[in-house]
Amino acid sequence: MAKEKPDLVYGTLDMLILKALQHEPRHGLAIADRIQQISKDILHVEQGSLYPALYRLEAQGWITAAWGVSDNNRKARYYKLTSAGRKQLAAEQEHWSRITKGIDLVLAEG
Amino acid sequence: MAKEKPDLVYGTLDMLILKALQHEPRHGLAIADRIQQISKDILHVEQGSLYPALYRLEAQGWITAAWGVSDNNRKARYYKLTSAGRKQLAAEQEHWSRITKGIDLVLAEG
DNA sequence: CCTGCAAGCCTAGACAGTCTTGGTAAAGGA
DNA sequence: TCCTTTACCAAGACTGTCTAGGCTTGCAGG
Repeated sequence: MAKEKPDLVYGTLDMLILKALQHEPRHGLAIADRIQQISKDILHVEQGSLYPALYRLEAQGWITAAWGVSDNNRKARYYKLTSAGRKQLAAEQEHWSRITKGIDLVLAEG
Repeated sequence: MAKEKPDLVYGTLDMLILKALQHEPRHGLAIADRIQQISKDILHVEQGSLYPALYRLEAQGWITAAWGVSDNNRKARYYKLTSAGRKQLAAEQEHWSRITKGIDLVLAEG
């Protein structure tokens, strides 16, 4: 389980969270779990990164939060994508694909 | 020329610089210019990011520096990749492709 | 010759996002 | 009753980028 490098690319967490909420509302830890699972354990979201990100997104109006009860019968805060959040997600994906294209050009060495 | 988002992905600059030095030594501004050109103007490296990054890389032993004279007949500091730098570049590319694979998995939404 | 501009290097401080480390509360099983 | 797990939360350190400045020097224009 050696980890020499970060589990995340700085600046992508917001996008990943929005994406994880695309189909259905989830609570905090479930979002982190989902990102980890879908990425086949490549990505890992620390709680200390997760919650600040959620507040950020909520403050921007991209997600809304409501208390509910988790599958394990614990109280949990469920986050839901707003329509502004969907727009934001689209914009971030666009930006991501643009920048990675630039990086790949350099790495392919023209 | 609207720029709402960063010109760089946080944490990739070191890799890009190493890559730009892969074939031949270059001086600072030439490195930034090359990254910008090869990426077709998608990426842009600010000087305030560039020089700190160069010192970092030099301190790690991944590049070495020597004063020389540029094409424009100005004194300039030429940076050269060391063999440790080549290893580092390979490692960073490996890490980059791994993480982007993870992100792409999430974005493709499994 | 003098002036101005561009090339090239450099630094300090602000800032943003992540990570580390700590904590709380409550459900459920032993 | 106690322990573990789930779930949320906060403070501070840290790292890397950006903003905004500044310095020197070669060369072109007048």
